[in-house]
Order: sequence, then C-alpha cells, then structure tokens
Amino acid sequence: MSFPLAQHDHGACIRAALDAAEAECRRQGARLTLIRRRVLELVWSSHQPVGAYALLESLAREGWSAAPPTVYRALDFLLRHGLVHRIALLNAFVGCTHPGQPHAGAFLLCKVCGAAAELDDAPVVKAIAEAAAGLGFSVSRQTIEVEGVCPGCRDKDPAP
Amino acid sequence: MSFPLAQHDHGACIRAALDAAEAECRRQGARLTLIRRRVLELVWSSHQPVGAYALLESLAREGWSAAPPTVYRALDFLLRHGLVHRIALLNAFVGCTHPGQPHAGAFLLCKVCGAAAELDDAPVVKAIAEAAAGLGFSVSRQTIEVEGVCPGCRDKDPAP
DNA sequence: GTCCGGACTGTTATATTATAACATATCGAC
DNA sequence: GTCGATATGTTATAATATAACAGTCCGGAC
Repeated sequence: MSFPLAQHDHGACIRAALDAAEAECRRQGARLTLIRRRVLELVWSSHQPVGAYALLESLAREGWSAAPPTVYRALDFLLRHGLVHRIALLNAFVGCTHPGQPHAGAFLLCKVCGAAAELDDAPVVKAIAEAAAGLGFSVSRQTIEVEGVCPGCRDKDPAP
Repeated sequence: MSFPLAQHDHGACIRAALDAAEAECRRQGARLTLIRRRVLELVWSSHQPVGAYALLESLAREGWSAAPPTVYRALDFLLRHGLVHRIALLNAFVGCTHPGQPHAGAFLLCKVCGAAAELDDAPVVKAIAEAAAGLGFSVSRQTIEVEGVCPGCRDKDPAP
C-alpha cells in the first residue's frame, strides 16, 4: 500500500510472502510445489516486476532443468491463486501484497528505479464500476497501471 | 464515450477519424504520410483493437512492401501524435476517439465481441491521482483497461 | 534551381515473450 | 497397488517487437 523504502528488511518481505502463500494454498487446497514456491520466491526477490525469461535464467543458474513452459506454468498457477500479478505494460510479474483478499490490483510503476507498488484500488475500482455501469458494461477484470516517479527517486533527482 | 452499436455507419467513423487526424497533424506540424494514413485507416476498420501483424498482413495484401518495422514505425507515429492507443492487455492498437484533447485513455474491452470502447476517464484519473499523491508518487502515464461484456453481447447471450 | 540536412522508408536479421503438443513422472484417493 | 488426475520435462514453434544500416524523399537556405 506504499512504496518500499530503499533500505528495508527485504528478507522479512520474502518470508511473509511465502508464509502467506503457504496459508493461501492450504486454504484453497492447492499444491505449492517446490518449483512453484521457488518461482514465487524469485518473483519476490525484489519489488520490481520480473520477466519470465529472467526467472528462467535464475532457475537455470540454480541447476533446475528449466524451459519456458516450466516458468510459465508456475506463473500461471501463481496468477490463478492470486499470489502474483502480471504487469501488462512490462510483460512482467510481481508478488501480490495481500493474497486472499479480493482486489483488482492497481500498480504504481517507477520509471526510474523500476519498483512497483500495489495501490489500494477501492476508489479507482469504484470510479471504473460507475462509468462502466453507465454504459451497461459488466466488468470482470481490470488492469490499472500507472507510470511515474516514486518519492524516493523524485527526491534523489529533482527536476532532471 | 459509449459502445459502438452493432450496426452503425462505420464509414462515417472512419472518415471522421481521418479528418480529425489530418487536422491534428496539421496542428502539430506532423506529416501524415500515405502509409501512416493507411495504417490509421486499417486500425479504424473496426472498433476492435488490431495487432501489428494483422495490419502488416493487410498492407501486404494491398501490395505494400511491408516488413514489421514499417508497421511499428507508423504505429509509433500515430501513438506519439495521439491518434491511436495501445491496449497493453491485447498487444493491439485502437483508434483514438478524441485526438487533440488530452486524456489518459481508459478502455472497456468486450471479451465476447472484442470491441473496445474508450471511456470518459476523468473520474478514474482523479481517483488514481489522489491515491498516487497520497504516496508521493508523481504520475506521468496511465493504463486503464477493463475486461468484461458489452451491453450488446450481454443481451444476446444472457447468463451463459 | 540545387544543395544540404533531417525525416522517412526499405530491408535483413534478430531479440523477446509466450504457447502447442506430447511424453513422462508424481501424488493421493480408493 | 492401481487408477485417474495433476504436475513436470522436452522439443518445437508462434507471436510480438526492435536493432542496424542503406537508400530515398522533401523542404528550406542560398
């Protein structure tokens, strides 16, 4: 719900995400297998969206026998169970900060540092729902991606 | 600002779009060359977002000597001058319904018929701007894409 | 008019992202 | 243990997008 600070205990982020994922999979009766778990961990290795082929390289470096479908299947599982989001603008994937709680997923993407922050999307979703309802359109899924500069980078590099 | 009806005078849509494009290019001192004009016309040949390679095939059928860069350059020009929008979810392009008037571009995408409607995005943009400002994020560009079912398809195929 | 520089287009090659299709392995219920 | 469903391995290929460089056109300076 806010931008990750430059220095924070990121290990704690990862642990929290994996714990939440375990719990969510248990709740849904889904199997968080070794490779799915590892892909999720890699997605969470930063707060920047990661491309599928970057994940693939990481897996390969670790000695997994990995081809594109390996990664895409794991990502597909994680998407279906609400553990990651796909950033359409970047063709990349980022960990979900609150799995289990239904939400559309709205992202602020910093053009400078590449970080992604998941926004509280309720007011945005409401505005969209109203506009759509006015046209008789029934909404099923939303993509809200906002590019700009995050507070950290703005302070560092004022008016370039 | 609303969904295109199943039958409407689409020729008029195309003519209006091309006239607006001519005017907008004149205003901006930009050159709407033959191929750019033709690509815009092809983008406007329906209200459904069109992929770059579909455009490429159309051009090829018409006897243009066309390779991918041909199309991507034309699309890039049209994007830069606000004559088309890119739909990130679909990797496809759609004509802008009100060039020259600054707007973020928000789209309703019908999963059934594939039509895209450009939404009045002011309230949505406002909601996003407020949320972003609250986090100290300065917005430069937004992508708002909403999947669902348009009124026409909903009526045809109630509760599938 | 013609020369110059910038913008536009042609062409080939290649990068990047994603999926199809089929074989094999693993898990869990019974 | 066996069966069916789910998950993974593997090869190939589709779909989208860009790099790089050569050639061409166009409009203004002179």
